[in-house]
Amino acid sequence: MLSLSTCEQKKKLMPAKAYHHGDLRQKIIEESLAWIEQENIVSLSLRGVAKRLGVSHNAPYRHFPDKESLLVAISKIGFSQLHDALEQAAKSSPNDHQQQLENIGVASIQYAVSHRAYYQVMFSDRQLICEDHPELYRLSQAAFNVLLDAIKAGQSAQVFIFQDSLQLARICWSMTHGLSMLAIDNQLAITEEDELTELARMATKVVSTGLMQT
Amino acid sequence: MLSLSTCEQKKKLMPAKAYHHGDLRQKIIEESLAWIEQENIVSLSLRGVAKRLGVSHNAPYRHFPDKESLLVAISKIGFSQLHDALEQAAKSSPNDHQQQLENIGVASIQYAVSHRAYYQVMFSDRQLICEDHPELYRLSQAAFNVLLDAIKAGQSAQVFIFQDSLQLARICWSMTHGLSMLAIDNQLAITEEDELTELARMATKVVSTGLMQT
DNA sequence: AGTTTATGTTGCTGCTGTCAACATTTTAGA
DNA sequence: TCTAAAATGTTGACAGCAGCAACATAAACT
Repeated sequence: MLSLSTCEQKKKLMPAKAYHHGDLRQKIIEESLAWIEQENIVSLSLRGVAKRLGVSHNAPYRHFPDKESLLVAISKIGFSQLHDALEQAAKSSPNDHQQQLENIGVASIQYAVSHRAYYQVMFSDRQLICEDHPELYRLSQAAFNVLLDAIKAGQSAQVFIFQDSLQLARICWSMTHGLSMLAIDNQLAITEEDELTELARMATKVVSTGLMQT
Repeated sequence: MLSLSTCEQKKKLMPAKAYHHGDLRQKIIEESLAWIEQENIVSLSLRGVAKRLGVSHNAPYRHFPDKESLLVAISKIGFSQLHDALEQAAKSSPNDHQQQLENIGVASIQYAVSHRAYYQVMFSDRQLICEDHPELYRLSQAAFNVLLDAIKAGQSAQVFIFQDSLQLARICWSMTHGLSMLAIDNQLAITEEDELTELARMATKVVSTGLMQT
């Protein structure tokens, strides 16, 4: 990409740009994600990323107060991306609530497997989504709310059953999340992307069918 | 309740009894699980466990060649327990396939939340279930097969839809796994155990309904 | 210009997993 | 029973890690 115009472009608009390195903060995020894809999230270390980027072992601390902050930053991006993907899916089939719900589910799973590193950070053993990180929590809620709204709309249209919409959304969220995690962890013995997409379609259809009014 | 020590009976007699300490191997497992419940799985360290048990920092290495082996041992116990819990649930309602499937799902979720530390190890970021640990893989498959068999039986009785039973089992497994993980990670904002059980019941009913023949 | 701020580096501490060498206790074979 | 072997535990070491402090330099601001 063209990163030559960093100095001119900066001025007073984007203070996120790095002065010495070429936007080190962004590079750290990218390299961390690459590390997770090539190795795994457990072995990710700030020092290793710094070494890969050719900077000193403490350079990352000028951009993230600690390792958790880096992971939170990645998670924020991830949930923002996931939110956009779900919003996009929610726009489809505006007249078919069941199809719309299935599209949201498939989109969620597809985001997870095509952004494995992001998703692994977002739902890592370090439980980042908690009161310690209110903005991250808000972003994850925003993504979840796309699903919740779709269910409420389907209920208003008398398509879905009239149980607590929040609980129903949690059920849908659970299925897509579980399927995503198992797929990422290679516990589904599925090799081809198409096969997984087919499973995602089948899975969302099963759940959406279970939500339909009789 | 469950046979914990039979897992590693590889030698002639009963080497489970410790000579110097009082069965240090078992104590290490217990203390690790206690650590995970009190702190978290990320901060778990062999040295910390050794210190808690009042032994030297290298004593655990006489029982586990490395940290991963300890986690694998815990996972094996966990999947064995999960298998037993699912078998127990599968015995219920032998004439009602839908109810049986729901009972298996609820049992799975209940195992997860009542054995959080085990479940977190079993499905930790370290992807232990792989070709590196064939016995663990076999045990996880055995638990999964309880669910798979219940679905096949329901299909034979013409209760469930006639799609690939393996895929349907994966869908059920995904939902319970996702719900379990979200519950353990406190992402469901559910305080009381009863409330979670009610959600588990609702969730399994939604999925089982989606599997019913029309 | 000169000062402040942003960024990067070096060096250190404490913790961790793991190896090697050694010590002690228990078991097993003569 | 006695002794060699095995099982178990300890001490010390090393490298990698997160994070802190002090210092260095480049950019920005006045």
